[in-house]
Amino acid sequence: GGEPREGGPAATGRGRAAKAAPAGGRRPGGSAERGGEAAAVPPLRLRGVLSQLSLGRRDVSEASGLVNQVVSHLIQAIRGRDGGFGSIGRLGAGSYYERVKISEPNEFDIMLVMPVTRIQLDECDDTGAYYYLTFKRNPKEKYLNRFLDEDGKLSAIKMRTALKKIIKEEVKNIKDVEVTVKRMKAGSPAITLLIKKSSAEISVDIILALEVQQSWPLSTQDGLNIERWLGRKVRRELRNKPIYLVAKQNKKEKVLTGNTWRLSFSHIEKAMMNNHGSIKTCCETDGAKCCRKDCLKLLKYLLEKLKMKHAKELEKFCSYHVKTAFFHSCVIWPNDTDWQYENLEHCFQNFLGYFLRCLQDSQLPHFFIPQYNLLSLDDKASSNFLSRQINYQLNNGFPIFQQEY
DNA sequence: TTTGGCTACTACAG
DNA sequence: CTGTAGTAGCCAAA
Repeated sequence: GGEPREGGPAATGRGRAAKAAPAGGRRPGGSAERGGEAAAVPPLRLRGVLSQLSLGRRDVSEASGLVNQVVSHLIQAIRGRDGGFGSIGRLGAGSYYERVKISEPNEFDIMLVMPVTRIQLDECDDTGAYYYLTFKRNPKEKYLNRFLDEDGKLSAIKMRTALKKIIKEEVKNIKDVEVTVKRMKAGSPAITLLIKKSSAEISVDIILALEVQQSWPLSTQDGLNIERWLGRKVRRELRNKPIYLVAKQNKKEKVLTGNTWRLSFSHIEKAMMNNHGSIKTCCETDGAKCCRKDCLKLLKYLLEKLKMKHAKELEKFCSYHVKTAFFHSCVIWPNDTDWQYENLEHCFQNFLGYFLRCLQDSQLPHFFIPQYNLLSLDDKASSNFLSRQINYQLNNGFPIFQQEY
């Protein structure tokens, strides 16, 4: 386990120098500090990288305009039809809405939320994340009857298929925007839309989620260990929020019915991300600024870059691994003073160090479901590979941040 | 009851 | 600093 360490490289002034000047062959193979001169350089570098990762205003404006137009249209249409999705609502999720999206606003996650009352969750394996859903009595929501399978289980496949059918028909009716529906990836909870933009494409993941206002299942009991970071009260408040279930197939299902649902904590993740300080005023205009989100963005970027370079070897890794490690790090280093804006380098190194230990131990517990390990031992080779790549980058001043692909 | 519009607020880019 | 997007809470119209 990591101890919070104080201090760090002598804090220099703000990294005002903006655009990352490529670190032209500085201290090859050197360690973090070497003399007073070297200590002054890294802050400028990571701040420079970060400034390149921030989303441009014009891009955001254009992208959000298109996405909102398309999503509003779809929700109207879905509600209007008698397809069983009458009371659907919208919830922005994922990195764009958590304000940690990097590089371009080209990926959006939208949850379409269906309120449901009184549902029974039955674990379908030992992860504690996947469930079969049945109704204790006839659902109050009669229209859900059409999505029950022969065992009386609520069928994720039937619901997702029905929703996709509506969406496929309806995207044709959206004026002035070119939208296509991607072929569904097996087992993925998302229906992916592609919106043609002037230059590039925006992908919008539409995720059907059931919202159930009932206590969280047993597997989450020891998760969300945020007491030392956000406090007991906040934990209790968060656990009073509803649970969400997304239509996600469990590949390890014993009898393949395809009708499994997976817990989703997107709403809680978003709440924590947007209220991430141990002190309430963290990052507010009159409060102290921290570098938590910056560290998260940097590791996301590092993984993205490495995945571009080693697609095959790193296919098992996704940004959720990074996000999960991030939340654990927030618990390990719970104080805002552990993440001072001026100490970005040091904080990022600590964060990376924790992530490396996870890889080495093949141990990254789901933040809300501790028994669910996101780094299976079967993927030990991948973990070792990623661990070596990150170590190399760490020891060489992150050359990959400067490389183009 | 549900909905959508209005307002006030925050985060963030520039 | 200003301007924009997202969000929550409130209220009135459908």
